[in-house]
Amino acid sequence: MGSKSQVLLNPQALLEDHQEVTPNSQMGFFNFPSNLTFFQLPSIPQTHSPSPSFDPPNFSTSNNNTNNNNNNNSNNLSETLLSSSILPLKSSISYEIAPQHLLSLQTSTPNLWPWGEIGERLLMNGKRSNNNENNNNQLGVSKMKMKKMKGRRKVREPRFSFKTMSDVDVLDDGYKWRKYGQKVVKNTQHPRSYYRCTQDHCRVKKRVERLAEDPRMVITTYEGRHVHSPSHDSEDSEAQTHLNNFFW
DNA sequence: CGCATTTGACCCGCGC
DNA sequence: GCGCGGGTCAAATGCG
Repeated sequence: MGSKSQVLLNPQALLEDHQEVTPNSQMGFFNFPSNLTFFQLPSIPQTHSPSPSFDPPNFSTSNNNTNNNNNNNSNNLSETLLSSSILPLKSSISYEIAPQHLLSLQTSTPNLWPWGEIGERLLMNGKRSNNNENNNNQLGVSKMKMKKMKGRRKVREPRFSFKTMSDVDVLDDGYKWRKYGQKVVKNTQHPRSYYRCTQDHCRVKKRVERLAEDPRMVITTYEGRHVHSPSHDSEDSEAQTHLNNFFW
């Protein structure tokens, strides 16, 4: 633990062009304590934007392999687009993170998706085939899927992702996760792991993968909002409740 | 023994 | 229509 510091930022800035942020630099609302790298995000037509809500993680990055090669590869990073349903963002988030670990971050607001888990490709292509009502075609759907679909539509939870430099894949964010899948994605030698929050009725998911260009980097993507507080047994509980006061 | 992880199968949308 | 790629399921396996 040790060197945590609070990051206060307005995700709207994430929609702007790639920008390098140096330690302690300030830009409007922002006050970054560390090197952050933001990315040009794909513009996606917005059809539905409820109020954003998601839980930024509260990291106590366990291993402190914080070698000093923090920013010597920020050029490569700038070319990487992380997955996220990028939409206009209005709110600020604040959370606590070990600054030497956070290298980039993206956020998104929630939007409506058919339950069928439209892939990232839609998002990445900026195409939104949003025939909102007719995705309940239950033809040829297995029992498995039927159970999931149940005629309702899924609200695509807000997501955000960020990169950290770490040799552990799963950062300790205070929540308990159960792995439910692993997949080797194209053009990467490292598998992507899928985790779900173990808490009942909490449907937050998280994806962890290593950056192809730099395996030292871990890309973590959160989706959804926890309906409970972290199950951390640590002394962080006070800080966490205080940090849960976000500005939405 | 109970729970977590692994891993191949399956589903679904997209592009060709 | 088919193959591909990503996400999820669930039986099998591992582990404390």
